[in-house]
Amino acid sequence: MSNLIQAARQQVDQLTRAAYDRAAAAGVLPAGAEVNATIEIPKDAAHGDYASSFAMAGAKAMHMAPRAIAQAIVDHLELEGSFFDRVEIAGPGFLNFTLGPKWYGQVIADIEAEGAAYGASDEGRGEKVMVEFVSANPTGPMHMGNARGGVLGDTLANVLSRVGYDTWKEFYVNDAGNQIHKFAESIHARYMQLLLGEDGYPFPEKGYQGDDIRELAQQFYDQHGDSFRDAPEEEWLEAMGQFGLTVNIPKMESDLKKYRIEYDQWFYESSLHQSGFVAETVGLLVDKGWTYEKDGALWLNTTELLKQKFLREGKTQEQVDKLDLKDDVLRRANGFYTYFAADIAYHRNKLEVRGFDKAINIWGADHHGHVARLQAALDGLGLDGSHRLVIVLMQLVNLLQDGKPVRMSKRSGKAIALHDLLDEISVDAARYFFNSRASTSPLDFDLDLAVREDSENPVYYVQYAHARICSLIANLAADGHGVPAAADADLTLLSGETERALIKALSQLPEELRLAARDYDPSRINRYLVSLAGDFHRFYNACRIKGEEPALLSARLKLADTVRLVIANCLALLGVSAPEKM
RNA sequence: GCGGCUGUAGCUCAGUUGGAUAGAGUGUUUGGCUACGAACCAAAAGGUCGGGGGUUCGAAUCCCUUCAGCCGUACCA
Repeated sequence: MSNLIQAARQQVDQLTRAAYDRAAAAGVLPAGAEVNATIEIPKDAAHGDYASSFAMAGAKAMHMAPRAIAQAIVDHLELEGSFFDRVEIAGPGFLNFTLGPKWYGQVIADIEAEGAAYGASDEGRGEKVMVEFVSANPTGPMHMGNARGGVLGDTLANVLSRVGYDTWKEFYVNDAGNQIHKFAESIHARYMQLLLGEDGYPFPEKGYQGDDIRELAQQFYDQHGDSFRDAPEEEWLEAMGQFGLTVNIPKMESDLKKYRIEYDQWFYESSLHQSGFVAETVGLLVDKGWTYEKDGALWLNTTELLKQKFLREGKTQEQVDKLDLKDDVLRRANGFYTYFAADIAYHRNKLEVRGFDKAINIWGADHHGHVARLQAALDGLGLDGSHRLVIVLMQLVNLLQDGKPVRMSKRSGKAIALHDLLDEISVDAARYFFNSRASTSPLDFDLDLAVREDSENPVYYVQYAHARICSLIANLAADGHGVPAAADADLTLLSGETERALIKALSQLPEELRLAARDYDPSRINRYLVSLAGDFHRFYNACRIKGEEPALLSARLKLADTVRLVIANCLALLGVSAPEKM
């Protein structure tokens, strides 16, 4: 599990400190100064590969000019045996370190040794985390927001696994509550309209308008004929709701599978109600004194829970008092538990019953008002929801048509369904596209554009690099040149500008994965891939391989093959294919 | 009101721990295949980092303030 970016960074720190100690011992610099130097990777390659701010940071403590300190450090540096070739003083006093061939060769050897696992680390220390994502209502087809959330959750889970978390993927099926009631009513109305004509039966005002409801009604009719024409309400509610779910849930499963998403578990909300777990959880909150009754309903004192949470998190009393906080109903006057109550129970199940260290949820940003409340409720249960429940808020997908916004609404039936999307563009293109922006940025999606500009999707730029390398390897193999082992190639020959830039890009992967996991931002991998592919294309253009001297040919071929491996590795994390031909 | 997200090149977006001359793609202009894949590469042009103040050696980045856009603020989920 190598991370040569970090290793080199640490070496800069050690070399600098050792040099300071020697300079202090020689009386050139004042001894005992506490220096908190930062070590940067300069944007401009002319500034070396690593830059230490040691001299600037130490100026105050040592009462010396930064450049004089820098000179003393350089005079006492011992680079022998290190990754570095040379050090220069620049600008206000930066110490610019330049990497030597030893480091570049090591990068390629390390990647060869780690193979498909390259980029792995023990950052997660085996912590057990659940990523819950999509969890779309089973009352209708999945839309573009689910398409985005799907890739985000799936890819994030892949990344977390790679950096050492014990990861679990879950879909929460909202098969209970009000919307199922509405769902059944909508199917029923369409069913009655089949029997009595469009005008013969009223459609509920807040019913689901989509054509999929008509199809469900038709299928129900095909199975049951008109036998439900005069059935009592409770009977058709149950029958039609169940019917709709048994059709829709497997459909979601197969749509997601086609989108290359498979879950460890589909967890049913109804199971929490049936087992009495929701009631039990609400009971715990009652016992802990967090609830009260008003107007026949049972309320959670969310206001107080939130205030305590915010004060713990460092907000001042004044700031907290200014907030417009409200309590939540847990059990309605009609005796039914709210979605909020079920959600608290579900997350208690994750954290307490199933023992996940962390629950990570991908939510649409329109649910952000719910985040702190759920965390606070779990705090109230003693489950430390403020830290153990992580909500990744995903900004919504703006649906455009000819560059103009289209309102997305499930009830109006105007949303584009995920399965329709996949009829139009490849899974590769869709998965790459929906992972191309950080979750905090809204994403514009224009289907006309997505279809038309298929070949302009950056995913092809990346896949092209991969295919190009595969083709190159096949071509050279036909000439009798196999890809050598790192130990059998003279990698010091890879000293050109584009070669070194490419190797540095390769070395960056473990760091990218670490940051993607830390920030819950897998879209970093997309950007990394485009940048890596760009470095490869530049190298390929600048350096010939076929026809070069055998030693150079071998070294460059090894480099190209290493790039192939890393690209395939990253595309796998994204769930995108790595084609050998295009 | 209160709260969340966003604001960087014509457009779409990066920008790690506060670092040096703010980057990439796309679009525009101009070059590069008798070549290992031109779905590629090179070059030019393009900026008040929404505005104002503060912190410091140094701010797109941190703090305060202000403006604009989207979203939330249910006995819905």
